[in-house]
Amino acid sequence: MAKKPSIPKGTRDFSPAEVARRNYIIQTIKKHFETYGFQPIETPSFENSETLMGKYGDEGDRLIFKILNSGDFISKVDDVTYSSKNSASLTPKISEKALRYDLTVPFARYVVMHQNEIDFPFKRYQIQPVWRADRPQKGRFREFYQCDADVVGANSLLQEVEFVQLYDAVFTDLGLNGATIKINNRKILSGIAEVIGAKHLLVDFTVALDKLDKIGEEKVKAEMMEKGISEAAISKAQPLFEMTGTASEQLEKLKSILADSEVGMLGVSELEEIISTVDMVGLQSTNLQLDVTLARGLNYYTGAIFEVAAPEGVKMGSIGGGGRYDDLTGIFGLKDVSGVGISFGLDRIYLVLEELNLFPDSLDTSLDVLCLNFGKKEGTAALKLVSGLRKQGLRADLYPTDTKVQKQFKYADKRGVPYVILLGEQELTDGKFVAKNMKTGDQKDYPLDSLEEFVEKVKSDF
RNA sequence: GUGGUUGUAGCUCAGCUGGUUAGAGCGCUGGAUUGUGGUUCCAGAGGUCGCCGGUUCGAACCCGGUCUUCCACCCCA
Repeated sequence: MAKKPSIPKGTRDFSPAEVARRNYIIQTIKKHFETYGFQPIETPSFENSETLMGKYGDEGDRLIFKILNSGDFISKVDDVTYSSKNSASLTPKISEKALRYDLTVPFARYVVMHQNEIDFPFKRYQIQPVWRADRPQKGRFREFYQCDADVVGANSLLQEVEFVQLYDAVFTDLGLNGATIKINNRKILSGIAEVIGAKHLLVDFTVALDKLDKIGEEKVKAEMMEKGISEAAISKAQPLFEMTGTASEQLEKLKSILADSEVGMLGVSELEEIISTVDMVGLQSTNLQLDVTLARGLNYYTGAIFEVAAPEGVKMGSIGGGGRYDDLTGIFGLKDVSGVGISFGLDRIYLVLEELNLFPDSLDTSLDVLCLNFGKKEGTAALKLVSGLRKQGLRADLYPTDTKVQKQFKYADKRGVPYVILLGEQELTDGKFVAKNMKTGDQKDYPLDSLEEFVEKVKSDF
């Protein structure tokens, strides 16, 4: 007996109902990407290892899925490396390719390779799966989709404002009210690190600060000290732990802390401009919130950083994130191209919409009309009828065999078909068909030679 | 990568300190009902108790390993 089949940890199969719901989210996001002028591209699911390695920090490198070389790759490894049993030195010799870890780095690679064909500023969007060798949890998978939109070759802060609006447009359209778009600026974090004299420990400082609302002030300070940040430096940063009030009040506080830091003041003025412009254009259903503790791990951000939190009460990590990176293409040899972008976490948005019951009911309908089968002669006539309905744009199907009517009805019920058509011997001689509304139970006759009235009736129910 | 947690019918779960033939609800199949589903009634099918090994006269239950689930770290969508 064959062993029960299984799929790898952190991966999933999607049923027809799940795919319908995922497509609904994707279509919504895509629609808004396109109305904002973004163009789609796609890149390969795997890249050369050197394209990906070292771009996400040590922790990121660990989470990249490596692909073994083809052929007899082990025989080509020298004995010293092989017997050392050291993964770090052995891996590059047996693996030269890796699954993409996100869409931003492959995009940077794309921009550099195609720089002569691209018209800048270039606005691209990309909706594809990415893979991470992470340990799965709820809302955390080893294969998941990112929906990214980025602009390269434009320095204007209006881009940042547009991305906030784009987040707002998508979440409003999905009916997800009350999501919070958190914003910060990497320059402010650099400025703070500079002012407190911990410039070289910027990453450690920001990673610790990021946990403030999760583990509290004391533990954050303890972690900073553990990373080698002095007590004096931490006490200089004390005002950061007391950031309350409106965005403009917080910005005023930051100005006084960062007065001596050129980069810090630049960050403050950038944020000020973005926030006041967003204020002017207004948001529909999301809130923009300044959060100086927002850090985000990825090393390549240099300006604004975004993160989207699900509405209050939903326990879920961030459902989107992004920011500005001034030199991402620099690592591939193209200098002075500034980029800014955001990402939607499809799989997490799915879980949030499901938890809040926000998927439209219409997604459950995969077939508008099922025509029952009463035998050979009737079936042939029914097929003609079904073809006519399909030409009018209805999703219509004929039950393939003339089994018991009861059984055919049960099937229609389970598929959630709103209309069932009965076309038997009597109807055929009368030149009509009977349509039953499965929700109300009403039945009505329609002429076989003119389908418009019935088609209109079905379409009006959408 | 570290620590913990979970796994019994298609699904949700019972199953006593280890003791004959492992249960329920829902779902499924058939019938009541040869042109009417979603309600009702009757009958039936469906399990190597995640997998491998150990302890024991005897293991769903105890022990070890492994895979999986979820959780806390790490990190992140």
